[in-house]
Amino acid sequence: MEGEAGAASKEPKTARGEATRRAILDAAEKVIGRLGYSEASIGSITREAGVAQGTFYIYFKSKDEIFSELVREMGRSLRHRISDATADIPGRLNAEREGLRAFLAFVAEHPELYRIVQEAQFVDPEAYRAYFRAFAEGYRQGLAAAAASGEIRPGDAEIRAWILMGIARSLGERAVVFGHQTPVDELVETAHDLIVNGLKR
Amino acid sequence: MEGEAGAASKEPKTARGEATRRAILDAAEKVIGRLGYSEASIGSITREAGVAQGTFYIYFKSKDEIFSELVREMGRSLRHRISDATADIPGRLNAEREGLRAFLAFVAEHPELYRIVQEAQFVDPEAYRAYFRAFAEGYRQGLAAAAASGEIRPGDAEIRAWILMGIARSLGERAVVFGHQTPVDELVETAHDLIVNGLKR
DNA sequence: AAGAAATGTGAATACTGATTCATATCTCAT
DNA sequence: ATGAGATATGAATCAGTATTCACATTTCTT
Repeated sequence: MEGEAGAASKEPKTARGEATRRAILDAAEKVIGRLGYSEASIGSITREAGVAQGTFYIYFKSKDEIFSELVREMGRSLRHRISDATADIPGRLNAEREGLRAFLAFVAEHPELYRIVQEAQFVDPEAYRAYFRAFAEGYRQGLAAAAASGEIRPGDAEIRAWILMGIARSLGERAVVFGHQTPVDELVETAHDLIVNGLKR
Repeated sequence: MEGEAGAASKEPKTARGEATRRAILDAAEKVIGRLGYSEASIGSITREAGVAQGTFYIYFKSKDEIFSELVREMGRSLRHRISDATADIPGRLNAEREGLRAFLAFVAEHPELYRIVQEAQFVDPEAYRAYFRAFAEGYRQGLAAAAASGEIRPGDAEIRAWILMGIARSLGERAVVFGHQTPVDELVETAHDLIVNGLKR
């Protein structure tokens, strides 16, 4: 046998190795978030991590691989954060609001992560699609259930899922990429009002 | 004097040159749209255009430069298309619907262009921001006017502009990047209903 | 304390691909 | 029809950087 089933990459065997791997991953997040994938060199990552260049390859097979790992890790923590925030909110529309708030808070705290996911569309399209498919599916189920229970008007849950996802992403981008400083609560308020009541007078 | 004020790049002086430059630009659109910026080499572009590699540098200063030009050109034609489609639609909400329809039709016809704009976020951030600022500002003005005239409920026009923009982008991405095949009219229907009436029963 | 495994080093390698350049060929004004 | 600019060629240059490798050092086991 070589390694575990999915065998991400070369797993460390000691606590020391674990710490080094972690340091490299954190450095990569920081550096790639700041410079973007192609500008970030292995050298800049290992420098940031305080290790030699060769050390990188003890823990990761390639530059692509560490990037994929970053994307997956980020997806996990974001999903976790949102499901925590919405776990015991009663009513789909309320859960929707809290999910949006949690999302915006998360991206404000981790602008690098946001940028990385966006870039994954080009660097690792498969990871990117998986990430959004997972999100869309979550939304879709919630909306379908809410329509069935009569909480919201009937309508195509899958398309609506993409609409809500788009709203969240756009507001996140407005803040992170375009630097607008509106407080999260105000964004959530405006968006939720539109989602619930529409624009019509 | 050297050239015109902004002097994009080396302008051709004859019809022959004009045609070659055009061929290279079209080839770049096709190739970069298919392979992405970093995978697309100058060689692959000139091969597609049917000219020698050196010819590229007669008309463009660098790979970056042709990319920026592509982004600008695309922004122009998309804006043009949308303003044509909404020019004489009475009522903001109706114009909104037709704008969305025009946008989705355009991206369905030019998936490469869509991909290129997205990638501009990393390759040419300034062009990217300019592109969306222009869009957001158009939306914002329309919404502010509609709120003032009482067609829609009052609310922050700028945030709402980003919300509507996000909806359009997300549905475009669903089609182009994720390959879902829903007819444009159905998307427009569902989105417009949500935008006008909200989800609430 | 000794050997083996794990970890760490950083200089050398290897490759890719953007850009340049010396050299044709073409086009148009005269 | 001719010569000066404009356009075209594609092989050579050049730079950047991902990856490898031969050689330390540290840690763990016994």
